[in-house]
This record gives sequence, C-alpha cells and structure tokens, in this order.
Amino acid sequence: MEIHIDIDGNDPLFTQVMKQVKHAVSCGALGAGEPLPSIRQLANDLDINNKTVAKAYRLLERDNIIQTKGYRGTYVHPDAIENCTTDINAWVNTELTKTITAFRNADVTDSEIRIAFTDVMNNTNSKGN
Amino acid sequence: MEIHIDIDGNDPLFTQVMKQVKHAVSCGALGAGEPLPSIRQLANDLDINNKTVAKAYRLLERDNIIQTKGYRGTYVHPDAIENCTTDINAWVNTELTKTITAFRNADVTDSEIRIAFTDVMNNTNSKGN
DNA sequence: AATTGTACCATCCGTAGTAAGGGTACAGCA
DNA sequence: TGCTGTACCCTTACTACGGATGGTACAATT
Repeated sequence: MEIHIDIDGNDPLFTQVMKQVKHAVSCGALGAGEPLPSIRQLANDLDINNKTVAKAYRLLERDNIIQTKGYRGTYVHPDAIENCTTDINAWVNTELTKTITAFRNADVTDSEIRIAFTDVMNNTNSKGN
Repeated sequence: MEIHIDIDGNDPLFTQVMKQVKHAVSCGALGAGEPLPSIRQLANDLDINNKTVAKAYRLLERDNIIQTKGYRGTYVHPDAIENCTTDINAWVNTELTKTITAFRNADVTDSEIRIAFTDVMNNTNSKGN
C-alpha cells in the first residue's frame, strides 16, 4: 500500500484516496482479502484528517471495493477487481444526461432545471448518505 | 391588469409577475389577444428592473401564455387559458424525482448526484436559454 | 421621434453546497 | 487498555448559482 496525496491536485483528497486504492487493487498490489491500513493510521501517514479517509473508505465500501469487518479492520472485497471497473458515477452521469437533455428539448430553462433539482434533492427522503 | 409586487415575498419577482399574469388570464381579467403593458412600462409601474419583467415575459411566452409580436408589443396568446393549467415545472419535477430516487436506491450519495448534475449541466449543449 | 422587444456588457448580494478539519464519544474486539 | 469503525457536534474556506440591477445598443414598427 503506497498512497501518495497531492494537496495541490485537482481532485479532492478523498477522491485521490479512492482512486489510488482502486488502482492498487486493479494492479494486483492489493489482493482480495488483504487488510487495509486503519482509518486513523492512513490519515496519520498521509497527514490528513480522519474524516477524509473515512469518507473515502465509506464510498469504497459502498462500491464493494473494500469491506469493513466491524472492529476488526478493513479488508479488500472478494470481488474487488470486478467492481473496480464498474463505475457507478458513469451510470449516474448517463442517466442524468438523458433526463436533462429531455428537459432542454422541451425548452426548459437551465435555471428552472436547477431549481427543480435542488427542490427534489431537499424535499425527498435521502436513503441516509 | 393590476399587478402587485411583494418585495419581501418568498417568490422571486419575475415569478410573482408570471403568476399574476397567469392568474389574470385564468380569471378572465385578461382575454385572449388583449395587449399587455410593455416591458419598460410594467417595470416602471412596479418599480423594478426591465430585465426582471423581460424574464417573466420570456418565460410566459415559452409557455404559450403570451405572444410577443416583434415591435408591436406583447399580447395574450390565443390558447392562453388552456396553457395556464399545464405547468411545465410540474413535469420536470416528477421526472427528476423518478431519476433521483433511482440513484438513491442504488446507494448513490447525494453529493455524487449533485456533482454529476452540475457536470452534466455544464458539459452539455444547452439549447440556448 | 418615440416606442417596441431584444441582446450584450457588467456588477452586487445572498444562499447553498463541498471539502476539509477539529473535537468528542461510543460499542465491540484482542 | 488499546485499537477498530462509526456517529455526532461545530467551524472554516471556497465555489457556483440565482436574483436583481445598471447601462448601452440595435432593428423595426407606429
């Protein structure tokens, strides 16, 4: 596990952590079942906040790249390699594009789309993110 | 045409103008083909900016509530009454709700949804709003 | 000449959301 | 006891966007 962080990079820190873990997995540097450094450990090594690493880990776990075993640490998910390729954000992007272009073709203002968007985001039950 | 504006109201000014024009039309106070006050005129009467009224008029015309006849002024659309009931924003809202709840059920973070949204909005050709 | 809708330039303020950090605390394992 | 992940609290930039305003200018109509 060698993770390097570029403070001045374009990507936010938690994104950099996610990308590098994914990369380590797809490279084989991190095999299925192998343990990852603890949140506090990695945060300390990278000299960043616990929450930033925790956020990266949380999202990695949602994407089934890693697995948190309660109080026994965090490990690489058995199906990590396959799940590295499937990018959930890509799916979200294409779906949103379809919806939004439909709106635009109906001459809906970008402003109106944005208003409706924030409206829906705020007045709907989020599943607890 | 009596339009009253509440500066301290919750709705933005251009929305108030739109609502009141729609109301005047559906009430019958403003019949099909009748002329509306000019943009500058109404802006002056309400003591608001030209652009604010122009924005309201522009959206009202898109919704086929009113009709701008070039340099001859603005008039109520022939089918204004029917088009008063069909709210384009309602359709946008329900469509967006469907899409977003789908994302949330897939455990996509609200943050990720927002990022993808702004991404799509900025990296797609808007039809010129 | 005056008025029409419209287009373009620009600014200001308020709000909202993100990213990141700091702190404190808890329950379960070794 | 020490470590694990996790869940709260609150705070600080930074950014993007919306709403509104101001000014200037244009072509076409009356």
